[in-house]
Amino acid sequence: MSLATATSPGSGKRALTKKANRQAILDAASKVFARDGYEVASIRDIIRETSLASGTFYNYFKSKEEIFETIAAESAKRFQPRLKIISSQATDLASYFRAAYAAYFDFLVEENDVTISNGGPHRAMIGVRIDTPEIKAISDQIRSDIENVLRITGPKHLDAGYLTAAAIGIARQMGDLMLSRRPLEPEVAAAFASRLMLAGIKDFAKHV
Amino acid sequence: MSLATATSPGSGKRALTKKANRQAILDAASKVFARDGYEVASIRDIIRETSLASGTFYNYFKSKEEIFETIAAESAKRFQPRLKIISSQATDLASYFRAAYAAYFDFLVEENDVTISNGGPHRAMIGVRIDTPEIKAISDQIRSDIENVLRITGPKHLDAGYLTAAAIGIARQMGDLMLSRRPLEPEVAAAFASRLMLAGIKDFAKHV
DNA sequence: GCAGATTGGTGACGAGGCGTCAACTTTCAT
DNA sequence: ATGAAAGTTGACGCCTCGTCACCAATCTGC
Repeated sequence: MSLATATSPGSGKRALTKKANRQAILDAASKVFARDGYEVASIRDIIRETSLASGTFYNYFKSKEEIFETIAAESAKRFQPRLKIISSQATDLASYFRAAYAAYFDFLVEENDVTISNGGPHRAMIGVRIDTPEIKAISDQIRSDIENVLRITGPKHLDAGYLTAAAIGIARQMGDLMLSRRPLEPEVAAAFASRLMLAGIKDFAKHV
Repeated sequence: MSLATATSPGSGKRALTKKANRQAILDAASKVFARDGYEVASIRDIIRETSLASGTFYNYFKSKEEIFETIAAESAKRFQPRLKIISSQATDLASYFRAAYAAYFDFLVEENDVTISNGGPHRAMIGVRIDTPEIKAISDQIRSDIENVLRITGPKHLDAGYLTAAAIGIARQMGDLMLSRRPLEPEVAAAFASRLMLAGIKDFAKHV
């Protein structure tokens, strides 16, 4: 072939197994994290679930932390488009919060067994809190959504940072609780959370 | 001495060094956790900061997790009495939430450098979330406070579990944000958080 | 105060994880 | 077909883990 070969980066056998190996490691990691918990799991545990050698892990990920973040980031990436749609369709605060919370709690239920469910048999007490770029991006988008929608509907001098923090804090903590209850009722949680936020914002609108 | 010796459990030299050793290990752990972050810190790192041998650690704590929880529990124990006072003095929701949030955010500011500030030089991305008995106790007390005060002032069929989760979620997330801002303004955050919660509850009171 | 009992500190040990790297195998390009 | 490049392998040295036999300091009863 002449220069600028037609082969896209992924057609050759080389690139193919590379992709497969990476995915195998990611799958193994998800499995092990879910089974043993993040704390307990070791890189060796992960690589043992594949047919690869220990050294190979380090060709793809720097550390246990990095592979965890990658998994979290991919999860966040799956959520982001839903939020985008909601933010583009929402016209006012009420519709935005209602839809966003519903989307998030539904997402939690969906990913519940796939995502890291802390506390397998070894039930680590110390949980995980991630701050990947993607999760930051989601947080940022929510803030910008809130700012945008406040600019139109809401009161002027409302601290969007705190409001975003509150919205996310509610989502996190209520999400945990929602998942621990049977039956799973993401809609109920979403109704509760959005109502709480909306009432608060309306109140802020009233007197400065 | 006759039976039932007058020596309280702490007078003898034996018990004295025991107490000192335990405290030395706790102090070293606080220091190392703050310096290196919980993830990176090892039991050896901790014990190396004392004049004790590695085996001695295990006479006092089972694991890194346990000593961390002990530290967290002691911190929670320092907070609990403040909350108790607030809950005994508060007559309605407004005064309770306002005071409770203020107490919590003040507490955060106070303990900020003492408590584990995640992310030293090695800035671990994965944070810590603790569930010691004491922290559970605080959470439970808040729930019971909310239930009590709802029984008097608030709407009947409001989900106290979700409301507590929301209150705590707001406190956690806003607390992080508050600490990252300069100047530190715990009162501003407390005003914001309590107003948000109160408005929400009032709204729930209106229509079922 | 002495002797025996007890408590608790010590540090070496085996097991196992960590990240690295030289040797090797497989694919790619010509 | 052949040399270059990429990627895999597993053994290696270092480290931490939790344990345990040993020992020294303290306590107890006389």
